[in-house]
Amino acid sequence: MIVGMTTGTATRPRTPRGQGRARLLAAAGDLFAEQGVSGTSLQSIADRLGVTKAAVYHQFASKDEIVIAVAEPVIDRLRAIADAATSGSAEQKRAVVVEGLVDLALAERGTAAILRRDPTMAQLLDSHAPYLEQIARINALLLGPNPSAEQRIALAFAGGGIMALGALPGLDGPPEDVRAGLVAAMTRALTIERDPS
Amino acid sequence: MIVGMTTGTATRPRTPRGQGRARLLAAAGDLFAEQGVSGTSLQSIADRLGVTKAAVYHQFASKDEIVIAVAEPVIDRLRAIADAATSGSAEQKRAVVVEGLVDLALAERGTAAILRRDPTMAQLLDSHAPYLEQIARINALLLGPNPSAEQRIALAFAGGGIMALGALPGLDGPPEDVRAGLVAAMTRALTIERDPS
DNA sequence: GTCTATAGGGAGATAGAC
DNA sequence: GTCTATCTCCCTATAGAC
Repeated sequence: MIVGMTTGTATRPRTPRGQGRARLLAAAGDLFAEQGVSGTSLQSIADRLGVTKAAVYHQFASKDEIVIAVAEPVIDRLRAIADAATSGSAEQKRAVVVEGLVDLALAERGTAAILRRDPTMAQLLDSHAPYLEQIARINALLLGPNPSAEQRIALAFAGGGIMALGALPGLDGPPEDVRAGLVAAMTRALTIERDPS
Repeated sequence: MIVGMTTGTATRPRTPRGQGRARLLAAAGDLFAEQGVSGTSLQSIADRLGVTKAAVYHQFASKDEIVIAVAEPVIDRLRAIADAATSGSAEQKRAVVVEGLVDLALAERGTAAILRRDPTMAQLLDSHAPYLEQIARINALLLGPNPSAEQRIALAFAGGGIMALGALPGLDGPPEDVRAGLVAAMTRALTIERDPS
């Protein structure tokens, strides 16, 4: 789909196989999660990799570029989640999305949480169309057709909760149980019972 | 290059009884919420107040002191919430806490969210006994006696959700409806139905 | 209480050698 | 791809005048 290797690579500052790039992004993501984006200097990223700042600037033109690149895999997963919810009833689609978001939050706890928690990241993503697009798709799937105000409020609550899994108590135990518990909690939060009138 | 209005009006004539301090903390809290703690310089706080950095240092010895001072009113409210849940059944206590947290999140949306979202703030509070104490009380009240693993997981989800109310859709509308919707959503998330065996 | 001035260091970013 | 060296700017914090 999105491959740009057809043209010549004479002076392109990209790592062949992109291994140095991946290593850098992993280190940056960890540091962003620990100290926030603003609290993380390029020097500290370079230190963790055992190189100098100039080596970092060889792969990324600016700090903002690193921040966006860290967010990209998460955005890709959001897109995959929305893509997976194409068939079935509104309830079935919602179940697929809820499970996908829980898996995402658990797989990249820390890194995934940055997207919603970090102010710098949030400001950058606010003008990053690919992110906004996937969030809109996810929200639409979770809300279903003709959402009520109450449903929108429940979404605001649940959307924050799933990504804010930090150093909170109770996330130990068998991964399957944790996953099932989170899916159940988020589903409950989003499920508004009809008033039997 | 000093830029600004030197009109010398009566807008800020004198500061009786720590009013300057309160003004400073309000400005700092707003900026922390917008840009994060690390992303906010003492210069920008001073700019918003129309004074110089030195004037800020006259009231607080360090930036960390400001950060803690911004958190203190929120910690006080957490303490008040726990204090208010002293009588009644476990369910009644939990209802009081849920409503208190929703009111807190709505009253200081932005500022209250910093406590859970900002990495710098989190690191400072991690060794701030008063904060840890109130969080422990709140968690105990929400979990009730003999909490199951499932309940702990639901708490991790709900605790993050209530404080992470950011620029999400659906938080417009009558304040009473928003409050009721959030209370209902958080209560649902925390309510695990007994297995009818 | 507020100011000017400055110390001392770290930030992001660039140039050019190897 | 990585380095050394350097630029410029901003940061926290302090000293001392008014």
